[in-house]
Amino acid sequence: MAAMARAATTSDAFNAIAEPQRRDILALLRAGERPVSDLAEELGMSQPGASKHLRVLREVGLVRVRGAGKQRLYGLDARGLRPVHEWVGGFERFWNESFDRLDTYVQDLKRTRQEE
Amino acid sequence: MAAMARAATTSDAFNAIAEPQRRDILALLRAGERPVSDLAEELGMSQPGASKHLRVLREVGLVRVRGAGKQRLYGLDARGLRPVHEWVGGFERFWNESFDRLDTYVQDLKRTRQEE
DNA sequence: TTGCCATATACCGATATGGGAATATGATGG
DNA sequence: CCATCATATTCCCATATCGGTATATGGCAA
Repeated sequence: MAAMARAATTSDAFNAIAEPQRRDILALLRAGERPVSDLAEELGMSQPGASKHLRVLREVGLVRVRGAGKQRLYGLDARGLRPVHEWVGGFERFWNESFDRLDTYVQDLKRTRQEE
Repeated sequence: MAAMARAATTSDAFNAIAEPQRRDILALLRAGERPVSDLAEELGMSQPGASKHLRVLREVGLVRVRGAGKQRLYGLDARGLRPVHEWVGGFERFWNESFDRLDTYVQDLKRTRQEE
């Protein structure tokens, strides 16, 4: 056993939403449950493509499935996004702060130049 | 030119924070600027490892660098996290709602069983 | 059962990634 | 200029990931 390389991924919400298409799927599902082919068509992806992304989302618990006739309806289960929201929220005061700093920095620059 | 495979990544904040170690770096930087080796040691990663993750973070604009003597101080620039927070926030009402649904679902189940 | 529709899997190719080790680049002090 | 400390880059390996195509599986209807 040697290198192991690349840490495990696609196993948590952070990774699941790193994929733009998966974000699109989640966004669409806010409107309600949808069968796979519907999602595929609406998002312009192949049926297998949709299925695969849905699998990832299911494995991390962001969607649930339910059989309905020969279709399978996928529905949103957004609870897994809460920890993400909280983690990112932990930086809220910093992105405002960063703005301020940049602002004063830029203003300082301007002032300095005018004074020259 | 044929397949293209795998969409571009490590080019936006969503991907940058998909890596646990990079999240750790960002979290640490909330306490203030830090030189590379400091981060590496504190987080138990190699110096090249730290440098590489910092590069990604720099490329997506989540950190800024500043030379200080022979060191390079990395500082947080959290502004890029704002869109992420907003995107995830767009699901806030759904993760509460999901809870409710599950709740009523579970209660329905219980009731049904009792009635049998 | 047989066929048909909807979805899931398997397989493949191209490439992105993360980690380790070695090395290059940069800045500083003497 | 030289030696040294701090950091960045390069190479290499193993593997994860995405997309496409082909195929398997599941459910339903006649």
